[in-house]
Amino acid sequence: MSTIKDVAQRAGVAISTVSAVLNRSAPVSERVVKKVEAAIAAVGYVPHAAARSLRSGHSRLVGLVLPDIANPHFAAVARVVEGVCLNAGYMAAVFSTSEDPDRETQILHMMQMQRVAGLLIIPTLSDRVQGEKLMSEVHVPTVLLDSYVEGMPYDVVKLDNVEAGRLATEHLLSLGHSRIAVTTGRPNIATGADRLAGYVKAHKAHRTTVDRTLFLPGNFRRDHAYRSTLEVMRRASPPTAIFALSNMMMLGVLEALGELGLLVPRDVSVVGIDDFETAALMNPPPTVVAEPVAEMAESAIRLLLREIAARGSPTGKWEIHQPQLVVRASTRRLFNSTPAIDAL
Amino acid sequence: MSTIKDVAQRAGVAISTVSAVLNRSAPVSERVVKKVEAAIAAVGYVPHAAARSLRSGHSRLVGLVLPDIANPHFAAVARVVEGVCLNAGYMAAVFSTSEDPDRETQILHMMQMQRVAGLLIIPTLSDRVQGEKLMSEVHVPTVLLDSYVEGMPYDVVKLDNVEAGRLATEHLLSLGHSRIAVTTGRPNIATGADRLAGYVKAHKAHRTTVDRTLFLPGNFRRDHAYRSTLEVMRRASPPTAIFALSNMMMLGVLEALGELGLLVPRDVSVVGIDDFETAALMNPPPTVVAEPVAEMAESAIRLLLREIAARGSPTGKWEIHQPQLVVRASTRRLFNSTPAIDAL
DNA sequence: GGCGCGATTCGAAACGTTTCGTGTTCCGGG
DNA sequence: CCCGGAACACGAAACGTTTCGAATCGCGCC
Repeated sequence: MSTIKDVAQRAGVAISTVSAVLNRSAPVSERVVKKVEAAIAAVGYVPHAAARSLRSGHSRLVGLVLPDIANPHFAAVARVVEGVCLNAGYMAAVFSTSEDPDRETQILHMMQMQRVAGLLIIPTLSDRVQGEKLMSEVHVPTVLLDSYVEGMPYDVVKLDNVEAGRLATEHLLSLGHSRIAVTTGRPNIATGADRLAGYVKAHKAHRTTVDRTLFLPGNFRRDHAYRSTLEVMRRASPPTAIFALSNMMMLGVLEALGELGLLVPRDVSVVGIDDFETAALMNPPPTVVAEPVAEMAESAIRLLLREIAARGSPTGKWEIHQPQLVVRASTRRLFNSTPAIDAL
Repeated sequence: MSTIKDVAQRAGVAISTVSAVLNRSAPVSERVVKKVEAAIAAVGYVPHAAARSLRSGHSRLVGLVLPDIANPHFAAVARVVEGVCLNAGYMAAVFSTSEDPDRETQILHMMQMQRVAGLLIIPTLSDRVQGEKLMSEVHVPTVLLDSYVEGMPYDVVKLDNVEAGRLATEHLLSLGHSRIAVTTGRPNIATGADRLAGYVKAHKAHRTTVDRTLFLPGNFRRDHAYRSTLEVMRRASPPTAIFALSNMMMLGVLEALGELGLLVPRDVSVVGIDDFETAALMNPPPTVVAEPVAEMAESAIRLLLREIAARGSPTGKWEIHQPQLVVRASTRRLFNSTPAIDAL
C-alpha cells in the first residue's frame, strides 16, 4: 500500500508538505495543493491511521460500552452514536458487557490499548465497584448515558427516572389499582432505584401504602422478571397490576402472565418503561413510559465529541431528559376501586 | 502513560526482551519473565495498539458492515460477532450503511485507513455496483454473510433462501391458499431473488399458477411493505395470504392490516422470514421461517478469523444453513380450498 | 539591483513497537 | 582447561506519520 512518501515523490514536494495539505495544518500555495491532490489520487494513497495516531497521540476511535447490543433500546443508541461519529470522522467500536464484570475488565483493557479518544458508557448493569474501577483506570473523556456511577465526576445524560417511575405508577393508581407489583433492578443501580423512588412518590401522593413484598427482584433481566411474575401471581392475594422497570422485564412479565393463562389487561394491568418498535404490534399493545432514546443518545455523543475536542475538561454536568406516558391497551380501570381514589 | 521502555528500565532488561515476554515470540528464561511481569504490573504498562500495528503491519480490528444495527436481526449478528472477536483478542467496529451508498463509501474509506484485519459484510441492501466497488478497493480477508455479491470470490455464509421461500409458501399452499401476495426485496439482491424463487418453486410443486401482480415492491423495508400491503388489500380480489420476505417487512404488513381493520389470520394469513425475540408476544404470534442467526454469525466470524490467521486465502466456499418453519398463529386453513390440495 | 520580510517549503526528529542480526553466558565434552 | 554450541539477552533499524525549527522563495522598497 502506498505511503505519504510515494505521494511526495510523485508530486515532487517534501513529505511534510503533503502532510500539511492533508491536515490543512499549515498554509500551502494553491498550486502545490493541486499537485499534491493529483498525486494522492494517482497513487491511491490512504492515510495510515495507526501511524497517525502513534505520532499525534490521539486516535479517532470512540468506545461505546453497553450492556447488550441485542436489546433494542441499546441498539437504538448504537445506531445514533455510530452515525454521529461517522459524520465527525470518528469510528465507534461497540462492546456488550453482558453483565459480566470480567468481560467489562477485558473491554476496558482493550480500550486502553487502543488509546480511545473517548468513552460513552451505559453503566446500567455494572455495579458500583466495577464502575469505580473502570473509571479510575481510564483517563479519557467519558460520558455516562442512562445511568450514573455515584461520586464520579463525569458528564451524565439521563432520563428523569423518578418522574418516569412516578408517571407509570400514577397512571395505575389513578385507574384504581392499589396492589401494584414492581420488577426492580439491582439495588445499587441508580436507574432502578430512582424509578422505584418514583413508584413510592406516586403512592405517597395518593396516600396509598407501599407494600414492599410487591418489590420483585428483576435485575433488569427478562428471565428474572419472568420468574418473579410467576411467583407473585401464585400468591394468596396477587397484585392487580405490574410495573416493569425496563422493556426487557416487561417482556418477561408478559410471557409469564401468558403462561399462567392470565389475560392482560383483564386480569392484570401492565406498564413498562421504554418504548420499542414492535410495541404497537404486540398483544396487547403495552402502555409504557417512553424515553426519548435517540434524542438522548445524540446529545450524549455530541457532548462526548465536544469534550474530546476541548481536550478533556469533564464539566460534570447532568443533562436530564423527560419521559412521556404512552397509554395503549395493557392497562385498564379497576372498577371496585374506592371513589376517593377515582376522584383524583 | 508508561511505555515498554519504562518497563525495561524497571526490570533492568532490554526493550526487546520485554517485547519477547509480551508476545512469547522468543525464548526467555523463567527468572527474567518474572522480573518483567513484575515491572509491567508496577508501572501499569498497557501496550500501545497503534505503535504495535504500525510496526507489525496488522491491526486487531475487524469491521462489521451491516444495513442497520437497530434491526433485531442484525443486532443479533453483531452480538455474536462482537463476543467471538473479543475472545480472540480482536475488536469489532460496527457500521450501519443505512442503505446509503455514500455512507458505504465513507465507511469503506475509514476501514482502509484503519487497515482492518478483516471485514464481515452483510450486503443485503447495497446493490451490485456498490458491492463490486467496495470489494475491489479493499484487499483484506472478507466474509459475506446472509447474501452475496455476484462474481466476487469471497467466502459466503448464507441461508438456503430458496428453501426458506419454498417452506413458507408450501405452508400457505398446503393450508389451501392460492392467492399469496409476497413483499419482495430489491431485484438485484440475491437474498430476495432466491426467496422468491422458492415461492415459485412451491407453486410449481402444487401446480398452482403464479400471479405476478401479487409480487409487491418491498425493498426489505417496513414502510414499503406497509404501503404495498395497503394497496394490494384494496384491490378487487385481494390475496388470502401474504408472505413477507423479511422480518421488517412482516412488521409493515401487520401494521397495514391492522390499520385496514383486517384480522390475522381470520381475514389474511401472514408468514414471514426470520424469527425474533418478541415474536411470541405479538398479536397474533406470527408463523415464520426461522433462520439460525447466531449459528450463522458465529460460523461467519470464525471463518473470517481463520482466514486472517491464514493470511488471506479466500477459499471462495459457500456455507449454506437450513431454515426451519415455525408455525404459530398468523396462518390458518382456508376452508373453501379444493380437496386435491388438501390431500397433500 | 540588493535587502528584508512574509509566505512557503523542507528536513529531521520522535511517537512506541517489533524484528532480526549480534553479542554474551553457561554447560558439557574432549 | 579450553572449545563449541545452545540458550538467552541486547541494540538498532524500521514502520508511516506529525511537528517544528530552519531554509528558501518571491516581491516591494530604498
